Amino acid sequence: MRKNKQATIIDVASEAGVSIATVSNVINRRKVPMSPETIRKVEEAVVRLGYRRNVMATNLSRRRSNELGLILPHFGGYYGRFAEKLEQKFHSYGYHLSVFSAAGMDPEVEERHIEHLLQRRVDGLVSHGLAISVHSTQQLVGEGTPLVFFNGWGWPGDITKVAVNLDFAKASSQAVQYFLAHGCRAVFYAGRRKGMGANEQRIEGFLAGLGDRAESTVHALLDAGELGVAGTLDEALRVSGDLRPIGIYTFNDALALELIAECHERGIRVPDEVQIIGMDNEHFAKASFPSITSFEMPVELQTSLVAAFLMRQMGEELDEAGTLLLDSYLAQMKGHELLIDMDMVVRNSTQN
Amino acid sequence: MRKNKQATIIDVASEAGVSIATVSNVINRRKVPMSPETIRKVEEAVVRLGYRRNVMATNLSRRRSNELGLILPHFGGYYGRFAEKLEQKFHSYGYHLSVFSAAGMDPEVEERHIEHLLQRRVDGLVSHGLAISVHSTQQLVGEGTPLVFFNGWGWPGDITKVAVNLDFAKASSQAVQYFLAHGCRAVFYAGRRKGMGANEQRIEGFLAGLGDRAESTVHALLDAGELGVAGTLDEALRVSGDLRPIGIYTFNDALALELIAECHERGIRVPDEVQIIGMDNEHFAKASFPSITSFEMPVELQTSLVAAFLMRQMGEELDEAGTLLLDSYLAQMKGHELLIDMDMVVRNSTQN
DNA sequence: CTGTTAGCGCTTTCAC
DNA sequence: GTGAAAGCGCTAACAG
Repeated sequence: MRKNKQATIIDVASEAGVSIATVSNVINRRKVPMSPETIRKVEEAVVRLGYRRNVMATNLSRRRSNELGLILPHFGGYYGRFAEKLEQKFHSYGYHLSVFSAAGMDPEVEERHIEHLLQRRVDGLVSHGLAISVHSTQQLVGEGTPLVFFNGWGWPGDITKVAVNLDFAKASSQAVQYFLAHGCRAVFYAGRRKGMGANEQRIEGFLAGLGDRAESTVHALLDAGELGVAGTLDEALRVSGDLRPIGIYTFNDALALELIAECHERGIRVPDEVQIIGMDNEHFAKASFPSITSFEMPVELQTSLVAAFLMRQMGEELDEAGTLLLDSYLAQMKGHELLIDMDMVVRNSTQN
Repeated sequence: MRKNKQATIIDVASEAGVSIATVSNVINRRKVPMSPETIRKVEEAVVRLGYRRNVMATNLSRRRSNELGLILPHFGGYYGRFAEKLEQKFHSYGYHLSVFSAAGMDPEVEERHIEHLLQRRVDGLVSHGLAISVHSTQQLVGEGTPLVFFNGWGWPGDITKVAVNLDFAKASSQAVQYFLAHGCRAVFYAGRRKGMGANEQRIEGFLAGLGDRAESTVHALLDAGELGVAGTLDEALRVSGDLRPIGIYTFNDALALELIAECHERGIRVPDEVQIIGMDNEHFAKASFPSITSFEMPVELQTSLVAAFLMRQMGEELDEAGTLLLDSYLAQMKGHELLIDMDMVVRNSTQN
């Protein structure tokens, strides 16, 4: 072992009195037959020298990076949890995960990340449906990089194999129906246009939830981004006249919290006059006053599915749990989109 | 270019009609003189072939991974933002960042991550002060891996070069003094023992903030982890008798929010009867009702400092901004700990 | 200015 | 069972 440097496989080989090929064999627990004696000698040498295999050399030699990439809109809230879970899943499949933030969808930043990932020769990629451009996607797919989206809608099937999406539409339907079933005489959706795909899904579901009561029920779609929180509440109150209570379904818990604060400010009682349902089930949803009825993000399930799909696309052997999971969900795919149900968590911002 | 494979430097060389050394030279913009003609030929070949340098080979050859590691308690809130910013900073220095979550300080998980980072031959590491064990730290330092902590207190100087810490103690002092200056007749700190180092800093500052009024002012340290939110409020109310208003300084905004909800529940007015100051300035602090007075986390500054310190420790040339930053802060280090001031954001959970 | 060549540390045939 | 040797793709002296 050269001074002051990490021991290499060569050092281990000479220390153990065997060839480097043999060392490699025992380290990788290859299926080739080896005498227990040799194994012992090598393992001892490894410990004695504090040998640690060099991942760069291994990967270069194997011609695969054993690395996967994840591109997120940012690292906050749900996305952070998503990254954390996914990292764990991939690790259990033997892969390293590199996470990037698209930094507010800046196309230049995104471009840079893709290039970087390609240079690292990532074996696969998962991206939020809105975090990368069509151009980048085509490039990736063209290079043959396995890719799975999560929360991506409207990707043409020819460039996308699979998107694992939360079923915001269904959740939204459920929210409306909950309002209707609990006395709301007017219902609203307070969205954020910048939510884009996710926003559209919610609108679609909101409308679907009204169903044949759409005609007879006062309702409206509000853009909180444009109107502001106060403006959104104003508008909902104006449109509903003296119909009470009203139900407001919001893009996410953050907006729900702001609306509730606005109600407090004006002395409007929640949920007596205004009922509110949020989305994301953030930590504060439970702790605010009143606590916020919301939808839980099934991060565990979603990351499991994302991982399983990517592994399959990469031709990796799935463990039993993964196979079962995949099989059970493969059935309910709509085209290349897979939808995951979300559970509503009823709290005190709605009547119950 | 071999079929179906990424072009290599050899392909580019033959395409451009030069040697691979020359290609390497122009790609790396080395300082060796090269004819413009050669450069052009190579660059054209690169484009034509869609050549992309293989990071694994580059790093193996250079004997450095160009990769840095970050170990966090988890990916939520402040930590997520921290990771995102730090990634950007390091990227601008030409380094890749791999982020890991210690997953609730599980020593086994931590061990695994360290081992993994070492196998990847990371050029340096930054870790939250509580996310890695003394043992791991010694190991890393022993191997000669540059290491900088953030929010780490009480690390012996011989194994730690530098810790870039938020000055929770000073902020806590400030919180108490604010309470005292705004009519509070009893003050409390509601902490979380599991916050450990960060918790101790707050306690220290809280006490210091009382100063010579400690004797004459009713105060107490409460452990919300043990008492629960309701219990914490009970205790504060009990201890303060009919002194009003009281001030409660909380470990973080999440706890502040819970306390506020508890007050609402009981019809206790905030801030008239109970004033509250949180910590972290989470998004919801602004949106809750009443909005929460809190301390802003200077993530931008902290990550800049962390990056600058690590770069210096790695013998990397700092840019001008980095040098200036370092110089200005080097002066105010206490031993190997550097303290960053935090700004209080006054909102409606306190009198003003 | 450009090319030759010896590695970087490990994997993987293919003989022995 | 074990080892010799040919790479993996690139960098960095060192010649020329």
